Amino acid sequence: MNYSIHEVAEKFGLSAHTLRYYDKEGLLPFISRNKSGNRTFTELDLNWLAMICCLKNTGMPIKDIKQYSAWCKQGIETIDERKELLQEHRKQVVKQIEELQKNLELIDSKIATYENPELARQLDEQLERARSTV
Amino acid sequence: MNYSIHEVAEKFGLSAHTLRYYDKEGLLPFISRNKSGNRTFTELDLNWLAMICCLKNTGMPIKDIKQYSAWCKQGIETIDERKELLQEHRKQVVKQIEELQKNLELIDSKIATYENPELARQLDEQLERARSTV
DNA sequence: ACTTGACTTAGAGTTAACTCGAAGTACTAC
DNA sequence: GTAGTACTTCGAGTTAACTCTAAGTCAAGT
Repeated sequence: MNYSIHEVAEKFGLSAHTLRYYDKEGLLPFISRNKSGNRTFTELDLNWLAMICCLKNTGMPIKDIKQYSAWCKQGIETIDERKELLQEHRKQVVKQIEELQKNLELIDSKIATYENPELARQLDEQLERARSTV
Repeated sequence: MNYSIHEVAEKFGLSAHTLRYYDKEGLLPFISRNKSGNRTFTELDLNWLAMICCLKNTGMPIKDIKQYSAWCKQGIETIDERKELLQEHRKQVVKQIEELQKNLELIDSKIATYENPELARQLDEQLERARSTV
């Protein structure tokens, strides 16, 4: 069972434009074409694309994903490079999660002040006072 | 104790260019100037900037942060709007964290295959075979 | 045969968020 | 008073990641 570019776009919440862009940028080096020259995606290609989207959604730049794709295409002699790239990226993702959690706390504390109208009013006044005394 | 734009930039890991850009975009509506016309940041301004950076680093677009800033400047009559904006944004942040954690699992499983050379070799071969049979 | 619709390419245009450069002003040290 | 440094504004330039347009191909349906 193969999929057209629009079916895949639908499945992944991307546009066909974006998929062609990824292909052009070298992120989809495995995608085959049918006799008309149209891209056809296999189940295996969907797995591949899922990995690409995972990297993209965790903030890896297109050019790094391209490097990763190139290494995969090259074969088993690049497994060390791929492993190192993913391990480095993993650290970045863990850091992102930690920072988001820290920022979430700040957002929550701000919402808490808004839940307490008296407190919020005081904070606003404090800002106001700070302004007028500079 | 007041701070110059470069001191603040240093503190926050931003450039003075970026801070001026934020000011121009309306993200720093409270910043005062000294008699020379230079921006001076108070401790209170640093708290404000920390909140702005928090929103920015959790993916809120500049234009939304600008709206939030405008509401803060307007005063206590906009507390409901601010609260709603932050609550909505909070949901987005929680979603981001969840997605990152899900993606982290996929990255970890991929790294795991690379830790196991035999498995990695098989996966590479599988891709290869898929290619040659289309 | 001809229309329709889905695909193709190359390349131009868009958007957000900076990032920089030029020209000017103001305080500071000699 | 003038050289140097740190700031100012305005507006142009950059970058990443799309997003779209135009012109064309191909296969199916009537």
